[in-house]
Parts: sequence; C-alpha cells; structure tokens
Amino acid sequence: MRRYNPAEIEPKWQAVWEEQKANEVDVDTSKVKTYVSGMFPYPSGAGMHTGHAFSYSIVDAIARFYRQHGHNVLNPMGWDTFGLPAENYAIKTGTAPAKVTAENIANFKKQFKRMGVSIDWSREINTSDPEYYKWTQWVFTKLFERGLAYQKESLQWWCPVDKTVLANEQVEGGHCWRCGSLVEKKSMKQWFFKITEYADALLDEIEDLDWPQKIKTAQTNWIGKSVGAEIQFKLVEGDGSITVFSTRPDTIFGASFIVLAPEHSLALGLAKGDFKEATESYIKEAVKKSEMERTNDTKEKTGVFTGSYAINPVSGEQVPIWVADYVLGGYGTGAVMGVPAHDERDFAFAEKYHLPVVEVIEKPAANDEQVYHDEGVLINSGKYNGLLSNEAREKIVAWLEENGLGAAKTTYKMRDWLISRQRYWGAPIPIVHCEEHGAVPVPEDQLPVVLPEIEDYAPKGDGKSALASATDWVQTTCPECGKPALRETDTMDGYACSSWYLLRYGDPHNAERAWDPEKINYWNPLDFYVGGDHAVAHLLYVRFWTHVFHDMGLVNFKEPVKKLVYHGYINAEDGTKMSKSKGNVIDPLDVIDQGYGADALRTYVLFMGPIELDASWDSRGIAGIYRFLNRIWTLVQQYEEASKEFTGHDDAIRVVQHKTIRKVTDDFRRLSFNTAIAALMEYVNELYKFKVEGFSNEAWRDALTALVQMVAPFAPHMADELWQQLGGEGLVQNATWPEWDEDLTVEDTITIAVQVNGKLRGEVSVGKDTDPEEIKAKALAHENVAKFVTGEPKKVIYVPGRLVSIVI
RNA sequence: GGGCGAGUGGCGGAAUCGGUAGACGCGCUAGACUCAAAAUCUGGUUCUCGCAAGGGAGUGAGGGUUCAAGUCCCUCCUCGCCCACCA
Repeated sequence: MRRYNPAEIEPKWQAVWEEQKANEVDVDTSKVKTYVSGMFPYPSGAGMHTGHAFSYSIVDAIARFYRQHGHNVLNPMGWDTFGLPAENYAIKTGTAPAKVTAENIANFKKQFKRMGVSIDWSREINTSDPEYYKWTQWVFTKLFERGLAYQKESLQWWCPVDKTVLANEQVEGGHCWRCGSLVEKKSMKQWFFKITEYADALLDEIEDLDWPQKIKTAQTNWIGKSVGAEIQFKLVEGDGSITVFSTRPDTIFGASFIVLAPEHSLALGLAKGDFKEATESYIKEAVKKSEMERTNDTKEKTGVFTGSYAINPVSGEQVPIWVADYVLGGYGTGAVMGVPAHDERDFAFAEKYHLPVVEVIEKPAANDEQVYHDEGVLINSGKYNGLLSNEAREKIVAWLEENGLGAAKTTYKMRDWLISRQRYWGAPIPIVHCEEHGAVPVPEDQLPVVLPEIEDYAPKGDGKSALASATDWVQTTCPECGKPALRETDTMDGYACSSWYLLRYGDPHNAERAWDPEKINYWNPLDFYVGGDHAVAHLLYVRFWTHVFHDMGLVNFKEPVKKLVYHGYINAEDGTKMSKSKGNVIDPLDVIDQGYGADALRTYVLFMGPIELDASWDSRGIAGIYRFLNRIWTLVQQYEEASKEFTGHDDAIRVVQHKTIRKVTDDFRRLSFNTAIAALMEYVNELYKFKVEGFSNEAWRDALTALVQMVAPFAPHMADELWQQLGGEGLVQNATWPEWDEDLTVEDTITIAVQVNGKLRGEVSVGKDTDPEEIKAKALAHENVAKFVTGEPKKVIYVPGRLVSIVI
C-alpha cells in the first residue's frame, strides 16, 4: 500500500498548478465572479509567520470552494513594501531598501507556493515598484485637483526617534506605533487628505456593510459625529465674543461659566489684573504637557479664572471665563459652556472651584445620581420651561440663529488624514514648488516621480526627509512656467499605497491608466477581504478613496469590500503572544518540513476554533489532523486494493454521504471551517466502520469522490493526488462541488427522544413516515417511560423528527 | 467612565430557529496486532450513586417565562478587547 507522504506529493502538485497556470483568471462575464483577498503582507526579512499561514489558509479555502462551484475566482497577491522596517535596515546596513525588499519578496513568494495557496501570480503587484506608485502619485494629483489634498501648517504628532510626523491613527496611547517612543507635538507644514469631507458619506454606508459589528462600531466612534450648535457668549468688556460648541443647547440656561482650552487664541488676552500672572503660568505649563499627560489624570481637574466675564446669550447673566486643560484645543471650538448640573466633568470642575450649579432639566424622581445628564423636561429656563429637551433644543437654536448668536453645527472627532512623511522609503509626493505658481502637481505624462538612489537614507531630524540631500533630483522646473523650481521631498504615508491596491489587482499591468473601469467593475468590490488587523486606519482609508473614485466616475461602486472576514490571532502554546525574545515562535515552514506538510498545517489552523477567535498553537493538535488526513489516504488505498466485487445495499452509506455534504456545504457558507472539518472527520469515521465489503463499488466510489472534493479546499495537494488515483478528470478545483439530495439524507428509521416533564426517559425507533399519533403511543408504551407516567398525561407534544414531550 | 464581546468536561471547542448538552479533536484509558516498542485499528471517557438496568446533579451566580432554556427576559459576578475629559 502506498504511504501518505506530503513531502513527495506537495511539490509535485505545486509544480503542476504552476505549469498549468491553474489559478490565472480573466474577465468572463458568462461566469459568476468571486474576488477574495487577504490583506497584502509586508514582506519582512523574518518570512511568513503563523498569522500569515492562518489568514491565507482562510483565503485559499474560500477561493477553492467557490472555484469548485464554477465561479471565476480572483485570488491575487501583492506586497506592501514601503515603510520603516526596510528603511531602518537600509540605514543600519547600507543596503538599498529596494534590494532588501526584492530578496524578501522572493522568500515570501516561495513560502506562499509551499503553502499551496492558489494565487494568480500573473497579477503580482508591489507598492514600491515605480509602475505601481506612478498611479499612487496619479491619485494624489487627482485628489489635489479636487481640493482633497492640501498643505497646512499645524501642530502635529512627531516621533523623535523615527524623525517623522505621524497620523492620529499611528499614535497609540501617546506612543509611536512603530518604535514605541513617546511622541511630541511639533508645528510643521504638512500634506493632508481631506477625509473629513467624506465623514457623513462614510458614516452612512457603515450600517449596510457585512462587516463584524466591532469594526463597524470602531469606525463609527472614530468618525465621532456630534450634532449640536455653536453659541456665542459676548464678552462683558470690549466687542469680542467666545464661541462654544455644545451638543446640548437645551441646557444653556444652566451654563454658569465658560472654559477655554489652554491653546485657545483668546485665553492669554483675557487674563486680567490679579489673575493675569497665574493664568499665564497655567497656560504655559499646560501647553508644554503632552496631550497624553493631560488626558491621563482624569480624576483631578485643574484650571484658573482669567478675571474676565462673558454674557450668557439667553439669560443675560454674567458668567466667569476660566482656562482649564480638560477642554481640548483641537475639538469643536476649543471652548465649552460649563453646565455643571448636567455634565459630570463640568460638575467636578464647579465643585472644586465653587462655581454655581443650576438645574435646568428636571431629574426624574427615581433618579438619585448627582449629575443628571439625560434628556428631560426643562425648568429654570424662562419661556422654554416645560418643553422636552429635543423640542427645546430646536427652539433655542432657532432663537440664537435669529439673533445672530449661534447656529446649528455638526462636528467630528475624525481629523484630516496627515500623509506626508519625512522619510526616504515611500512614494514621493508628486508636487513641485514654484515661486510663482506655488505647489504644482506633476502632470500625468511626467509620472512617476521616481525615488532617486541616494547615499545616506537616515533623516537628519531637521523636518525634512533624506531626499532633500539629492540636490540634482530636488532641482527641477515648474510644469506651469518652466522656471527653476524645487521638488517636494516628503514621501507619502504607506497607507496611501494600500488604499487602492484592491482595484489594481483587477488590471495590474495597465501602463496607460490606473485601471480599466470595465475590468474593475467586473471584479470589484471584493466579495471577501480577510485579515486580523487594521480596525480603523486602513479599512477607513480604502473606503474613503473608493468613495472618491466613485464620485470621480472611475468605479461604479462606493464600498470596496462586501464581506470583511476578521480573524483572531494564533498565540504560542502557553497562550501568550509569539515573540522572538520569548523563543516561543512557531514557524509554519518548519511545521511543513517536519513532515506534517502544508495540507496538515492548513487544515489544522482552520480546525483550531472559530476563525474570529484567538487560539493557542498545540503541537499535538496538528498531529491529530495529520492522523485524519492519513485516514483519508488509507481509505482510498484500501478501496483501490479491494476485490471490488461488492454486493448489497447502499442506503446507509448514501445517507451518511448526503448528510455530510449538506453539513459541510452549510458550514462553508457561514465560514465555520472548524465544524466543517469535524463533519468530515465524522464522515471518515463512519466510512471506516462500514468496511469495504457489503456495499457496491459505485456507492464506495461516490462516497470517496465526495470526500476528496470536500477536503480539497483544506488539503488541496492530497485531494489532487487522490482525485487522480480515483480516476477524476483534471484538477479537483475544476471539478464540481458535490451536491446532496435532501431525500437521501433521511434514514428509514429515525430515533425519537421521549421526555417526561422535561426529563429524558427513553428513546423509540420508528419508520420515517410513521403517523404522529402512533409515535406518541409508542412513546407512552416505552417501558422506562411508563414507570414515570402515572395516570393520564396532561399533554403529549410531538416535535417532528425529534422528540415526544409528555407532561403529567 | 463608555462601547462591544465572552463565561460549557482535564484542554481546544460543538449545539445554525427554544427541542436528546458536551459533536469533532487533544489528552487519558482498556483491548487487538507485535517477541517487544512505535505506528495502526477497535472500545471507553462531564461529575456522581450503581455489577447492571437505571437514578441524581450539571453550561459563571441567583431569579423568571415555557411542556422544554447553554440559547429568551431581569439582577449580579468575572474575564477579554476597543475607545477613553470629544462638551
């Protein structure tokens, strides 16, 4: 008997797939398309890790499943190559980032092939390839033309170690997402994409996305829409006024003070008399502190009185103006009205500094909270008394608008996307600075702006990238007037490169334009996007760009991803995160080499648990999967070697087969791979019990063929080997997915459970078409059941095909 | 503080619509094969009482709805993740 030897059959089939270009696809409108992709990897020097193995096993199982359904399946691969790791390695070793990147790509590609992932390699893309970033730059110029890319001097997060600015999304708890150092604020002129213009559009579509709720919630919170009003409080002295933002204009009669953020432009000027010195020193200290330090001490609030007063526009009362660092400069107007009766923060502040607390919303009798922040009936609010919050809000805002004292206003927490980086290894921003014409986008026929080769990649820390040292490159001419001009030396955030790659896959080698809409509108949007990272940043940016492309008429859909498949992490055996320093890293390629093979690895990572949960690697678990694959192998070998003179009656084997097909197909549709594999294991266990004798040759062949077809998305190499052995045509992936016949899933005899008062007391076997009354009678006649049923039962319920429930 | 999840054997987990809790795998265990071991095959494995048939308990805790609750409702506990002074 031939032994199962993955080391022999896996390379064999990988070579066949490659030679036959089995996974290369083209637009074919006669077929249903399925487009599935993982989030493309950053090809690090360390090679593939278990997370990659997990992600792409999911991708490939989906791809192969739909291929077997006759769909035209696009499963592409690309490389997210710009970024700090390659550049830092280049600085350390003096090797060009492009060279290191090319080596890493070659390694990753080899590893993907050894995993047996069914990728269309003819569509391979690489974000640091000029043929690709030409079009990233082109998108930039299009955004510039539409006013969606602009330059602005502003306070920005700055990482002192990586010597670059960072986007909000790249600051995690006050630290740089890459190197972990404490970030600083620095005022610099930077490039932004105006994602805020799409805040509402992005928000509106979230509800309809087939994405995990936690990702949708994270994006909603990140956009952070607040509907409210801006309200002017006139200064008592002079003509000025302070504009505050509030979501609760209905509580304005309770506004007993004003608080300015320390950064507020009026704060210093309002400091008066005895309060001047204290205010100035408070502001100086507060501005120096990082936002992290300020937001960290949430318990104790601090602040100073400026000595100035403003007038509450509705009550006419004078209210003191304070400066406090619990108000943020960057949100709303940087000023708030303090309503201590109905806001916890204002209450804490008022209590500490003995400011008046005026209740203006009636607290329900049952409520014993100190601060009532819900809506309710207005009191102490003049002519608005007795109104409900929502009515009062409309009327008060209307009154403010009529009197020029305020206006309805919606704010967002989301800020514009800061995209310039003072680093070498990125796509150069395609802008030329001309004395006469200012910032001029590089015309399409002069793209790409190719990243020049330089000697020293390290940033100098002067706020410019190392590109500034490439003087020949920097000095150019203005596309408008031809006079000498200077190139922009900042590069784009890597997230820009990854914001459109899912479109490029559909038309990867187009040299004339970024993509042909006809191709993209066929393949896109993605049917499945698989990953376990990027809840907000990347997944919001791709959505943003796709919305823009839609508005530009370049694509006919707004949302890039139909279904987001968000999976968990694979941890080390001890349940902690895998890390080199702890020495608990499992290398998927080692697992293959140990003799388990890629098929066992792929099947195992999908069997560990539901894909959305984290799981811990178990070296005994993969041995169990290897045993399972071995049992399939042996089953086919035993069949091949048997005498094939079977007689008999095939019903039992058919029922098991058709039930399994139904279960595995259902489980696949809901991406429940662990239970699909469990069902296949049960199927194999059943087939072992049947033994080869006693059934017809045809029944066995059917049963084994279905088995091989169903295991193919998990263990494709073995499936093709056994498929060939069973005499199948071509490759399994081009064969059909087995179908089930509902009639054949029903056994002739069914087992019905019998409960008495909810407790299981026995089972009865009946023919599948038995009359319900007869089943009930049989249940009551059951020996053990009869022991518990004394006298006439109150009720007898029959649940078809399942149980009889007797109530006494 | 807010939001979203989750608590089931020794372990990972299953139970898709309220219908026999613990599928499947790991581990453990008994047997077959073997001179022996490994591999492989077959059986057992929630706890508990019982030789067995069978009984009792049981899905974080407590209550409720129902013929029937892991699943629905209420109160509470614990853990995880994300956001976190956003007015």
